[in-house]
Amino acid sequence: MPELPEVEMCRRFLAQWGAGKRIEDVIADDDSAIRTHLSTKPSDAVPGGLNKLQDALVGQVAGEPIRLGKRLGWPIGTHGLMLHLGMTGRWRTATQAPRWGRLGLHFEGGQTAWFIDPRRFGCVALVEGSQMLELLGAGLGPDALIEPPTGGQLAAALRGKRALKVALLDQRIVAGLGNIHAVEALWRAGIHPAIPCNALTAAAADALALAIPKQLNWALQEQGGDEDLVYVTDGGDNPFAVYGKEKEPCSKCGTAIEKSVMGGRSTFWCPSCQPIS
DNA sequence: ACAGATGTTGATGT
DNA sequence: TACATCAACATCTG
Repeated sequence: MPELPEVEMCRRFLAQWGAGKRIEDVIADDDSAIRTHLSTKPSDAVPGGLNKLQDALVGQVAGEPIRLGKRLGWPIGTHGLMLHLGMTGRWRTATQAPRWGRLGLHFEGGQTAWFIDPRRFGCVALVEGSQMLELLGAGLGPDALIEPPTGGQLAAALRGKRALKVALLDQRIVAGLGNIHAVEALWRAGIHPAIPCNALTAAAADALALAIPKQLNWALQEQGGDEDLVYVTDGGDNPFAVYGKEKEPCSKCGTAIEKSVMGGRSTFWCPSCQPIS
């Protein structure tokens, strides 16, 4: 379920469960989640990946995981374990292998952290520790929370005439935004999602630069240290301003929220708060 | 029952 | 260049 806030929460949990602890066992029924690099493709699975992971990690002490955008890198001994949650991935502790548990890291003291990923879009990849940071950042723009770009930097990166909202999903521009928070940040900034990047004014770029970390910090607070993630689907409660609110009144002005598909993803906006020009 | 949509992201094709 | 589409997969909703 991850955009940046969920990945950051995941990082904190992994640190809590594993940092400073020795790995006693690595468990997987099916090691197809273990890939040569962070890749959504099952064909990038490492042959005999489980054995390689065991050889590299068992007996080693885990460090503090690092997050860049939606990626995590976990230094363990002389290695690094890179993690991506894909679309439905999460990490939880469990004593037994949970349903869709793809990989378990058993730490000294009895705790096992499990990578649970029903749709298998997520993965892990073992790399040399000395290479981990570089690989983690490869192809990513500045992290939306760690080094939030200024309006000027955003405007410089947002070239061409593609729709602004589509560009915000491009991790090379800014790393960490996904569909929901891109849509919500645009609402906060009062900018229509469909405007071409090159139509973004300096003032709007400044507003967007402020709205992005504001949105992500809000989401992080909503997660509130609980393991449960804030999302629309279960329970029926929708904590967002426009996402999933087609035809509902805007919380600021009461105008009906509109929806269309942009870049293949559902996009929502308030036509009054987010005028096209 | 079935079609369509769901938090990601890369590879293709027009 | 920039688009849409598909491909990985499991589940839920209308």
